[in-house]
Amino acid sequence: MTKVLSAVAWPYANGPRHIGHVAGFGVPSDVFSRYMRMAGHDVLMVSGTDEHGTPILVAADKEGVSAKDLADKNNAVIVQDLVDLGLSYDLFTRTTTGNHYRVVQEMFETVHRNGYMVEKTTLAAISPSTGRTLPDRYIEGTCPICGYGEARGDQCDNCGNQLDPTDLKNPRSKINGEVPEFVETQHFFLDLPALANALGDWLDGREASGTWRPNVIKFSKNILEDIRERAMTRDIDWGIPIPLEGWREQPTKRLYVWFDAVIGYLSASIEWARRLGEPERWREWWNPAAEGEEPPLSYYFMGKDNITFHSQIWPAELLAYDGKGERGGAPGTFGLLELPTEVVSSEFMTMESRQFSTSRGHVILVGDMLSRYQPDALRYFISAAGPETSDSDFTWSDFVQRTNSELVAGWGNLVNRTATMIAKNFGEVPAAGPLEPVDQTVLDTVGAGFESVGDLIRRHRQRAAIAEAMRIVGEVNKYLTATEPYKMKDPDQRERLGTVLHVAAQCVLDCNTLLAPFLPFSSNQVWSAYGGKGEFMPMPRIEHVEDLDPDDGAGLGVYPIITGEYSSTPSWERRPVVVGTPVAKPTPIFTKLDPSVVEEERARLAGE
RNA sequence: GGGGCGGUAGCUCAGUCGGUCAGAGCAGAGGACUCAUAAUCCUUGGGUCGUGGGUUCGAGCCCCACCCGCCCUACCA
Repeated sequence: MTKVLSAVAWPYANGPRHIGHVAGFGVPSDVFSRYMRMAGHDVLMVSGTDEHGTPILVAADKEGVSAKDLADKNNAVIVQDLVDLGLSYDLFTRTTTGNHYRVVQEMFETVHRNGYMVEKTTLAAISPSTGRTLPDRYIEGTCPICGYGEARGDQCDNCGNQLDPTDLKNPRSKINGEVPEFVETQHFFLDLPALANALGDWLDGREASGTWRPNVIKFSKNILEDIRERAMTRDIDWGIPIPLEGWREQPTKRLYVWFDAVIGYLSASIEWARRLGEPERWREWWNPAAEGEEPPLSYYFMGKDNITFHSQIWPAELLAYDGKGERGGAPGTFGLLELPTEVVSSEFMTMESRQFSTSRGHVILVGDMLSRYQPDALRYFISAAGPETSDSDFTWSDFVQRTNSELVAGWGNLVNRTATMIAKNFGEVPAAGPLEPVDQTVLDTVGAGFESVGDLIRRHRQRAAIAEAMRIVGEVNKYLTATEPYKMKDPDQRERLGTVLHVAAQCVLDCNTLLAPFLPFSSNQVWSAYGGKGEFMPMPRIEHVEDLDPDDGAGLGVYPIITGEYSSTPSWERRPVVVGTPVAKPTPIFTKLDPSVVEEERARLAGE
C-alpha cells in the first residue's frame, strides 16, 4: 500500500466554474484517485477554492460586495458543483481558513529564514483611488513601438513586443479608467536563481522517470532556462499578511496569491489530519518515508496554464523550505517536504470550436450542465474525449452522440438486457453449469481488463483506458449474440441458459468495476440492479464545519467542506457473483438524449 | 518577437525506435437477430497522412522552409 497524494488544482472563486475547468482538473483527478483507492493505495485527495488576489477584488467591486462575501458565495456554488459531479475529495477547503493562513506563514517564515526570500524595491503601478497594485494585465495604453491604442502593460497584442507598463503612452486602468501612479514599493522576491540547480536536478530526475507527459516536462525544462526572481508579495489588502516585523501590520502588503494558493495542498492535508483528530497524519504523504518504507507519491492535476506554478514555483517553494538551494538552510516545523512525483497537466477544452468565455456567454456552467444531464454522462464525455494531451472540443452533437451510442446503447443496454433475461428466467443470479470455451474466453477477456485498464489509468491515459473498458463491454455484447441465451426456451437448455446468464452477470459486474472510477454514480445503480447491498462506490458529501483557527483566517466562521468516507471502496478485481442474488427487471440506468437537445443547447448559448 | 503543441477517412482521434502504418471509434450503406432504451451482432473505410523541398534503399514518423489553428510569455489564479 502506497501513500498517494492527489493534489487537485484549486478553482478560483471569482465566479462559478464551467465544464472546461472540471475537464482539466476535476474529472481526471477523480478517476485517478478512485482507481488508486481501488488498487489498494492510501489516497489523500485535497483541494479547495482559491480566494485571494486581484481578480476577486475586481469582481467583488463590480458587484458592490466585499471580497470575502464574494468568495463565500462562489465557494458555496463551486462546492455544490463538485459534489454533484461526484469528485471524491478527502478534503475540499478554502484558502481563507485560519489553518491555511498559519501554514502559509510558516512556509514564508522558513523560506525567508533560509535566505530565499529577498527584499527589493521596485516601481509598481498603483491605482490612486484604491492604493492597490494594478497588475500589468490591467493596464492598457498606446504601444510605444507600433502605436497600437490598446496595448496591455505586459505585452502589445498588436505587434507582440513585450512591454513594461512604464513604457506605455497614455496608460490607464482597465478596471476604472484612471491613470495609474508609478510608485516605489518594497516587495519580497523568491530567489529562483538560487534554486535553479536544485530545480533542474529534480526535473532531470522526473524526466528520467519517463512518466511525465512530454509537453509538460519539455515546457517545464524550457522555462527553467530563463529563470528570474519573482515577487511573492503585493500591494493589496486582500490576502495573507506577511509574517514579519514591520510588514504584518501594513494593511496593504499581502502575500502574492500564487504563493499561498499552491501551499493549499499542504495546508489542506494538515487540515484534513486535524479534523480527523490525528494532527500528524498528513506527514505520511509529505515527509520522506522511513528506512525500508515505501516513499509517498504525489500527483498534481491542473490545466496547462498552471504548469509554471506546479513545476517551478511550488517545487521552488518546497526546496527553499527544505533548505536545498544554493543558500542552504534547514526545514521548519513541517520537516523535509517531498516534491511532486508527477505534474499531470491537461490541455484546454473548447466549446463548439471556440474558447469558453464567461463574459461573452459562450460557456456551459457546471451547475447548468448537471441540472439537465446525468453527471456520469458528463464524466463519460470528459474521460473519453477530454483535453488529455491536446486541446479538445466539446460540441453538443458529440455529447449527444457519445451518450446515446456509447453509454446508452453500448454499456447501458448490456446491463439492461442481461438483467432482464435473468429476471425473466430465474429472478435471481443462476448457478453455472460446466463452462464451454466461449464462456471461459469471455471471462478471460473481461478479467484481463483489470490489468489493461488499470495500467492505462496509472499512466494517465484515461481516454485510452475508458475506450479499452468500452471495447470489453462490446466483447460481452458479442458473447450474448454468440450464445443466444434468448433462444433457450426448451427445458433441456435450462442449465445452459443459467450458465450463460451467470457468466454474463459476472462480466457485467466486472465491467461495472472497470468503469466505476469513471462512472461512480451509475456503478452504484448497476450494483444494486444486480442485487448488491449498499453503495458500491463511496460518494463525497458536504459538511459544514467551524474554522479550526478562527483568529487567523479571513473570519470564515462556519464554512462548507467536501469530504467523504472512502475506506469501503471496492478493490480492483473480480468479485464473484453470488448465486441466488435476486435480480429484477431494471429501469434503464442511462437517459437517452433526444437529438433536439443539440439545437436547444445551441439556442441557449446564442440567447445568452 | 520568443517558446511550446497540433494540422492523418464526413466527425473525434491512435499511430512507441523510419520499413504490412495507412488504422480505431462514431456517423453513413447493406445484412442478421429480437433478450434489450429501434438497443445488439456481422459486412462495408482507398483518405495528396497541412504545403513545398531535402536526407534515406525506404518517411505521417528525421531535416529545412512556408501556411493554418491553439497555448504560454513569468505582476492574469
